[in-house]
Amino acid sequence: MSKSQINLPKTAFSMKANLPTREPEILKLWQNINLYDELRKSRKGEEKFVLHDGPPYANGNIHMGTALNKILKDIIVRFHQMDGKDSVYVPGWDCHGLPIEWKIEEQYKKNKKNKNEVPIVEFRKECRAFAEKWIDIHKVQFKRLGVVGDWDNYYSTMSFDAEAQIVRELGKFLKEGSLYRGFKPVLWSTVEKTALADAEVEYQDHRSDTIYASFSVKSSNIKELNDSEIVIWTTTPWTIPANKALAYNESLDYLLIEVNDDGDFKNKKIVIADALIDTVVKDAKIQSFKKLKTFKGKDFKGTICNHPFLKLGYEYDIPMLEARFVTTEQGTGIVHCAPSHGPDDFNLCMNNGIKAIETVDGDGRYTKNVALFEGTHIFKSNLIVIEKLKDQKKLLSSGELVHSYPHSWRSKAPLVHRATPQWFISMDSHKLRNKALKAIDETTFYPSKGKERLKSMIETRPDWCVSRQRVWGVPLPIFINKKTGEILVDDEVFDNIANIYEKEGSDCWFSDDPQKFLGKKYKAEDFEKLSDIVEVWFDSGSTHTFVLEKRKDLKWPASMYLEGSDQHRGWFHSSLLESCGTRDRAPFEAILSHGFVVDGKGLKMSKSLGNVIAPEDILKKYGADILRIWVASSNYAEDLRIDYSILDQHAESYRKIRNTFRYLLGNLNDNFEQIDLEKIEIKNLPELEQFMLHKIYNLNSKFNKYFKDYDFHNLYKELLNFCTVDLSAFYFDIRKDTLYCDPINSEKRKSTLILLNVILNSLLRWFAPILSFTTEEIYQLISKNKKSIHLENFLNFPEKFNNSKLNSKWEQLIKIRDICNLSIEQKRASKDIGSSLEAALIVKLNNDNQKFLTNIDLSELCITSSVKIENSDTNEIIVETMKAIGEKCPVCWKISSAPCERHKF
RNA sequence: GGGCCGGUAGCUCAGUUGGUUAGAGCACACCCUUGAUAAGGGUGGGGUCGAAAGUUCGAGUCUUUCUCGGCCCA
Repeated sequence: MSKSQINLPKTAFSMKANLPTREPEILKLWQNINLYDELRKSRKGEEKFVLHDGPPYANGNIHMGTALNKILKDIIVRFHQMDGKDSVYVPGWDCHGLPIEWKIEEQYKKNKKNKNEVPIVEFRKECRAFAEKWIDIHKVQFKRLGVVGDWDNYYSTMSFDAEAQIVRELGKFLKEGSLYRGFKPVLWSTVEKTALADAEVEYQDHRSDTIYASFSVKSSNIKELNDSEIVIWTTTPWTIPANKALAYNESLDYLLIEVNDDGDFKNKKIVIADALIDTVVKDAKIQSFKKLKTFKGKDFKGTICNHPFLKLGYEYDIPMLEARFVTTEQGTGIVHCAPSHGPDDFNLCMNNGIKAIETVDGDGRYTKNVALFEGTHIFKSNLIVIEKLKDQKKLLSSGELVHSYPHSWRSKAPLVHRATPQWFISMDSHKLRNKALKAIDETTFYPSKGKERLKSMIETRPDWCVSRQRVWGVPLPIFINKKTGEILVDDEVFDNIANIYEKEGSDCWFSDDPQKFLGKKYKAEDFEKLSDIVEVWFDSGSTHTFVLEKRKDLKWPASMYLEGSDQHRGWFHSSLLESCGTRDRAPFEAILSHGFVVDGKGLKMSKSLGNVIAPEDILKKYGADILRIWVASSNYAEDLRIDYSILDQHAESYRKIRNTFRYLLGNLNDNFEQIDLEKIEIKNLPELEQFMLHKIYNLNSKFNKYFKDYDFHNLYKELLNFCTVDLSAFYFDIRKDTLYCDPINSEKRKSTLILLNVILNSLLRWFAPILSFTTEEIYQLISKNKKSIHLENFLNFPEKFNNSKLNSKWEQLIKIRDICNLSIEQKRASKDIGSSLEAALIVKLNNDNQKFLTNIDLSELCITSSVKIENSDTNEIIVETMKAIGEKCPVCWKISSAPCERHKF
């Protein structure tokens, strides 16, 4: 009988979420209502927010890092959309490059097919098909995470218009003159006459000739060094003719010694690192020597040497340069540098203005650039070099060494580093570096430390090498005049090539008559057509040109680029350079970078550690909304930890949130009413409701502040705390009595319902960008005609909700409530009472504290049957809990000696 | 090996310009409730702030070294 008198909650919203099966249904709904198109329509003409998607590589299943990245992007895109902007997201893919070539070659190997017998165009078609396959797979996986975007009109770096635009962009650098031909060492096989990628190299033992050779000091700030010899050690004597510099480490100690032994070095002074003196003395069989001086590496600064072949015509300065790669593991602590024959050497020399030149041709023979050795094969040169060093009295000692050395995995032939013609974009010839640094200053970074990271990279990076000797990519659109050796720079030709690519793609570069690209103005026989391709970072660095600029629904520059922190050297970097080189500013207004996904202990995920979690596993076990909570609640400025115990905890929080919604829906009986916030007559509401409106106002202010800073983990924490602390443990608990036991038409109950509607509406929108599935599930339940929660805006809360005076009063009341709870708990522990309704409180307050109780029913706040206020002299609040005496009302369960006022029979 | 970033309760995070016994939510323990019920309420126990040294009247907060971890480079 009593049950029929009370209004118990009733809702179709189940306590159990069952996200893994429910979410795909919501995805179908979004598809059916064309959510993406609706989103665009709903914000037509509004300010745009464009988060430009950094294209993932179209290869292999997504991992946690990709999932994190896409979810974070989606959360931000949705936030801006609900903030009233036209927040457009166009996903894209990076498609060219070695890893895909690699996969296709692997397939060839399985099928015993020889890559060299397959026409390039055929091979490229297979690469294209491979990338297309993975784009399709990725699309399904990304959508499942809840990511909303223009999936039907995605962009890719291999689309014809992209390939065409990449040519146009390169044309700009060529025309400007900042794209130049230089030489750079790559691993080269003189047998196959080709460059090899790192992955094509295997390391095997190899017997090398070793030498200790000496360079006489020409001038130095250390006066004792004049007329002394700097000793180096190398396993490639044939690179001595290509030597351009010596490298030392500024933090090492060096030693000047005088050799007393008979021979070429008798009474000569030589320099060696202190730590290596014993090995050198042993290797060179030095019997007797004298230590003259010890000094720090940094003192070498400014020292210039002569080439050991000075007298044979090698009349140029050999500067000594500071380099960290110099160690005391082997050798002498001073390293000889041939920029054409080693990456370290190349970079060091490049940074010091010494460019690599072509010293060795494709067959392995010295070019005309190397005096005395032109035409000699490098593998036959060691002995000649050793002989000449000996003649010049510059050979301290020679020997042999068996060590691990790179070999071609096909021919098994030993490889060499050989400077090959490459194409570079100069960092400084047209002030690209300065432009980029200025652009960084004009960019907002989240977190701010990203700015310094990118800046220091740009400050020190060498020229950008944009050519690759591969086939799966955009061909470098370069013709070289056979007679003059000049690069053909003509807009008409670039445009012609671009227009051809736009129609048929870039495959034709490799198959069609070169005349097709040159047009009528030039004769094909006068030109050499390059067969290099553009490195893929230039591809992705150009996405802003063929996506942001080309599409009418987007804008240039992008509002934001958002990627993992490794992209400071990747996409952020290449996009910045490409854009500054062609458009004098960054293609983004802001950069948000996030850390890496690591396991629960902070270790990186790896197969060998067995700590890898795949997004798929999480979706199956928890659902996307839990994963989205994990993203929102983690601090992306650092690395993000994840394991099943962490996910379990977030799943618990999710339940709390879900039950908060369930309470709201239940007490509203799923009859949501949209309340006009401006029209709420605040003064007619009970104080508790006024206080809750203030809380909502306050929370919204924090929400906006955190959103502005993209500080989602604090934002989520505020929302969660509101659900647990302010709603579940406070407001909901107190108002159960009113909702269940007051008459339907009572003013107090109606006021409560107003609040429930407002809270439901607010929470739904606040949570929508994060819990995009669950909020949609609720929205579908309560809004009969409208399409999707994601088409709504955040609410504006009227200033009149803000009431700090009321807030301070209620903070005091909550303090009194806490003290009451402590007192009740004592009686509960002593088994005198159970439920708080079995308690009758006596609260002793002085006059000041009693003022807080004006218009307040403390028994309602404390959920007790009664509260008796007594006067006290002290500021201390004293609460005594008595067992309530009398009859328990069968309806509201309050105990009193008099019949229940509200529920008389 | 180098550069950069980071290490606050079991977990996710707060800790303003160095200043009283270091906070929140979750988890955990105990109790209550059985009209949010595979829910809800109350109370409580957990950190000396990665380690050490230093500066200071005083350091989680500044300096140095070490250690562990991550990213990039070699």
